This record gives sequence, structure tokens and C-alpha cells, in this order.
Amino acid sequence: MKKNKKNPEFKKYKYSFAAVDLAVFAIIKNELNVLMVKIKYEPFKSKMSLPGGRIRTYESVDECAKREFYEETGIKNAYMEQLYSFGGVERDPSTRIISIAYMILINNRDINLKTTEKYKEIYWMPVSEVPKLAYDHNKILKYAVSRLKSKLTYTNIVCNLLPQKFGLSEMKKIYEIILSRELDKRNFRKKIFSLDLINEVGREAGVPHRPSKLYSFKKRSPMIVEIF
Amino acid sequence: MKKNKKNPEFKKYKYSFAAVDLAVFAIIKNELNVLMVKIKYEPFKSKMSLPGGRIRTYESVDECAKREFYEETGIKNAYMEQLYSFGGVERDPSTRIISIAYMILINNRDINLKTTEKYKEIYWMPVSEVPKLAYDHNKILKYAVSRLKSKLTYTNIVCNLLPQKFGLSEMKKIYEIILSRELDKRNFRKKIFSLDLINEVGREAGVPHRPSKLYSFKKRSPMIVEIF
DNA sequence: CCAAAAGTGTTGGGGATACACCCATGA
DNA sequence: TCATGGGTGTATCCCCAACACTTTTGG
Repeated sequence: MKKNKKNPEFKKYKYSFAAVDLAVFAIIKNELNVLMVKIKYEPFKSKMSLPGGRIRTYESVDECAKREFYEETGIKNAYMEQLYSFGGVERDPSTRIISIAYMILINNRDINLKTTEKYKEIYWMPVSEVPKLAYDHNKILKYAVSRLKSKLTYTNIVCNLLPQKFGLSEMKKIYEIILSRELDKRNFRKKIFSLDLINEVGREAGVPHRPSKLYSFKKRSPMIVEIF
Repeated sequence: MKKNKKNPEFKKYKYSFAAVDLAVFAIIKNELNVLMVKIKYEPFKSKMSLPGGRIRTYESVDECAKREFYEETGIKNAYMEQLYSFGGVERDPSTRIISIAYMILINNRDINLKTTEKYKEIYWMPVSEVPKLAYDHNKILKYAVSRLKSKLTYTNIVCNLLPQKFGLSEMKKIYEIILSRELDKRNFRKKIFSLDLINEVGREAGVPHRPSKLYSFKKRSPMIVEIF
């Protein structure tokens, strides 16, 4: 919406604020889940939204994302990546907020949240079941999912969705869930091994079938690797 | 730099502002050029920087980028893409500014700027000759160049650096300049034709050698196309 | 011995790369 | 006729996709 000095809405908002919004993903029960909060105040009271908050003047944007994430989940270290900034004038009806969206990935060992009283209403929700959200958060979530999909195919980002030790089928499953398509087992194994990303570190135990070998990533730092 | 309530620099800045910075590219004389302005005021007086400015409360972030670009160059329509937001606390020593960076591409027919008095000190400069800039603008420029390189290889973005009608060698030259490597002429032609992106629209005239066929893009809207 | 998931090789086709000569025009 | 850049085909290699059976364990 275009506004200028002739428009009565000019200076509808006296100030602009910057905020971060977080798309926090984990694979839970064979589904891609995202962290959602229930809003406590008007104008979106009791609607769902992505977690997030205002950027303080003394913290960098990255620090803000990290702090908000920690305050809401109790998790200190996680893979975090800035996605895109959403800056429509009307995205928040009560004030002018420019939001910088982040994607955060955590593995399924870390999904139990230590929420404080303040942040009690925070939930994991399968992305496929996310309802209409407050603000433009459906748009942000859609953007985040699409970034996640594409980064899976050309980086080692999957390591952030896996526990320290994992079987190859577990890894393949993550690709299948997020890319929504089945992969050929033999070709997948060939590809992953050829990239020389993982070390064998043991064997599974106590399963009622042939136990899988367990692997671990040699490096967990972000790298460009063509996978598909 | 981390700051908290115990730190004397807490609330050093009372407000935060959001701004856009523009990395405007064109191919000029077989080099990738970027638009630079000379800063008029302290603390970076007479240093060079990327063009840009504060976001107003009544305009979206995209609109701001478009307006700033128009005010500084007189150009109304150009390919524009948001890159990344830079949010370090200390990036501007005089106040807290979060900057949303954009890349803008223009073709070499449009490089003559209609600058007003206010924006007189604006220049094209080869990226290879860019000096140390104000703020964190070298970092922003580096990011923009790397995005441009990668997008060249998997989208049709090159159409924004070419005039309406162009020869295939002209197009190949752009790839070679930006990617900094030579390409095989026959393989390049094969690849481009196989993608079915362009139409033949005439022939060059008045050159002291065999005239090239001229082509035009069928669609100039952003598309994903694997080129290399 | 049965159920369940792990693990293992080969083949064919398509796209990428490497490479050298003739063509059309203006001066 | 010469200088300049435009335009053209083929052979090779490598990577990707398709595909089915055997192995190992717990119950």
C-alpha cells in the first residue's frame, strides 16, 4: 500500500521497530514440526504465531534471535540462519514493525522445552497442520520451509536435525519428510558416502531387526555440498 | 559485542532505525561496476559508501529501496532483490541502524544517471577497484557479489544486465566477467538454446565482422533455470 | 523360523566437457 | 584480401536413476 503526504494515513505510525521472528524446526514422529506460541494480547489474542520479539538497541540482530530463542526454549546452542526481512507497512496492525526472520534447527533429542512461566504457551506443531497465523507469519513460515528444502539439497545442513549418532536410514528419512518424496536407498547411501561427510562410530542395539551402523558428522560447520 | 544492564554502554542508543543499502550493478566496459556515493557528513565525510537511506514509517521496505534508487538515479524500474539484513550494533558509530541490503541490476543502456543536485556525488566504479568503504559496506558489497554470482548460475537473472536485444557473445561475456572464468563458446550456445529462454529478433548491423544474430528474452520474470 | 529393517552392485542414458575450423562483414 | 568476431558438430566421460535380493537381529 502506497502512502504519501497527501494520504491521511501518512504518519499513522510515529515510530518503526525492528523485531525478529523465528521458524524453529525439528523432526518429530516422522513429521516436520515448527515451534508456535499462543499470543496473549490484542489485537491477535489467543491466535498462534511464530516466536519472536523486538530487537534491543544494545544487541545485534543475531544476538536478539539467539536471546529470544533461549528465553522461549531454554536452548543455548542451535543452528541459526537469517532468512529474509519482512517489511510490509500493514503486517502488524498496531504498530510499524519490520521483522527479520530466522530459521533455527534442532535435533529430536532437544525437543523438550524448558519453558518459563512467561513462555508457557509454546508448542510443537506439524507444519502440515499449522492454522492461519497472526501477522504475516504464514508467509514467513512458507519462506522458511522453502529455504530449508533447498538448503537440504546443497549443504550439510541436515546435520543439525540429527542427533550426534544416527543411522543412514534415519538421515534418509529426514530428507524424505522434508522434500516430500521417496529416495532410493542404494543411491542415497552411495551419494552420502561419496561426499565423505560422516564417520562410522558404532552400532545400534536392542532393535528387533538387523542393527544399523551409527555415524557421526566429521564437521558440523556449514558447508556447500551438492547432494541432489 | 555483547552488552547487558551491567555494561555502561547499555542504552548507548535510545532508538534503533531501519535503513536500506543498495548494491546497484551494471556491466560497463567489460567490468562489473557498482554504484557508489560520496558521504557528505561526519563521521564518514567524503568516504565512499553504497547508496541508501532510512525507511519511512509509511513505506514498505521494498518501496523504500525503490524510492531511494529512484531518487539517486532517476531510474524507475529495475530488477531489485532483497539480500540480507546487517544488524551489528557498531556498524554505524553515530546511531543504531539495522540495514536491509538490496541488489539492483541494470543494463548498460541505462547507466547514465539523472542525478539531482542533492545526489550529485554518485559514481560507477568497477567492483575490483572499490576502496575501503564507510560502515560495513565492503561486507555488504561482498555479499551482494557472491549472491549475484550464484544466482547467475541457477536463474535467468542475466536478462536484467542485458539490453532488450543482445547477441549471444554479449551474454556469454557477462557470465565470464561476473564468474571470472572463461566459458566454451559452443557449449554455452548449446546450453542457452536448450533452455528455450530466448527468441531471435534480428541481426546486428554496422560491425566490421560477421554480424551476430540478436536475441530477446521470452520472459523476463524471475525463474529458476540451471545454467551451470 | 518369522518379522522387520539394514545392507549391497550393476547397467543404461543424458548431460557436461573438450576441442578446431569455416563464415560474413567492413575497411 | 585481410582482420575481426560469429557460428557450427562430434566424441568421451561421468554422474544419476532404476532396480531386487541377502543379512542380521529380537521375539
